[in-house]
Amino acid sequence: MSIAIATWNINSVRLRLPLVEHFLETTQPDVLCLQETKCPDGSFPTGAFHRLGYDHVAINGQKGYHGVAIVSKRPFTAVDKRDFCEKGDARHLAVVLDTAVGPLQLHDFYIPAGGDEPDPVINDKFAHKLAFLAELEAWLGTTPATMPSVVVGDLNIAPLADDVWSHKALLKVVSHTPIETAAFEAIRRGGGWIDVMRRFVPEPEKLYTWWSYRAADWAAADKGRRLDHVWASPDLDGRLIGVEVLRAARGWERPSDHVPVIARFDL
DNA sequence: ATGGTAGGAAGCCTA
Repeated sequence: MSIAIATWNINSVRLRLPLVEHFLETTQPDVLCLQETKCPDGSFPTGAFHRLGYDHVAINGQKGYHGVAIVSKRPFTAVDKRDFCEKGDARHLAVVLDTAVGPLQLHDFYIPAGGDEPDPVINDKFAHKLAFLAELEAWLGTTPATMPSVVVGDLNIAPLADDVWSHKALLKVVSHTPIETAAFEAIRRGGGWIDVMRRFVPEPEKLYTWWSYRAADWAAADKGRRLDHVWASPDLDGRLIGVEVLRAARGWERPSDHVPVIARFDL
């Protein structure tokens, strides 16, 4: 028995609902975790997901900004939302899924992007990003998870040199600064989390999930970053089947600037 | 070295 878990920053779930439907029809993941739904809970297109067989829908949305959602063919037994930094931002959602080997905790994150200036003294958004990471470290980065767990989402950090098109050019660019990448790896290692994407696509192969809208030809320039991630708790080490990055989705009509990542587990 | 695009909301913010 295998379970496929997908993550996708959709940049407005209502505007891109046809793309989401196409993705679900063609890829058929068991679970899809969305970020940047930009949709209040009352306006979330729950019915469209039900019609595609995703009967179980958990949402943590807000008006205009951020927003995360988890849609699933399999039932949840618990839903949790954590208000990081007590700002009222909709940036986290967790569910517990039933699997063949028992409950699996699944976290969906949308970590703050952090603005343009990588200095927390003059840039409140970067200070917020660092505070979010500190809170995340205290929560998920100190001891291994108490049940088999998966963390996915737009973590807005490209931690490794080959997670960006140019390590040197991006060292002072928010998402790849040493303070962010060090915090990211400290959290991951502290919790014993496996970087599932890099298990299957090790460095030095380049691996991206995001390409800026501000490029005349995103594919030709290929100046991508790996901002979207899949982590697994150490007890899932023997149950990792594979990972797919759906690069083609960046070329779809009116695309998100992020593409779906699908991870498969023997569960 | 700069500025480029996109979405939502409502006449700017975030990314």
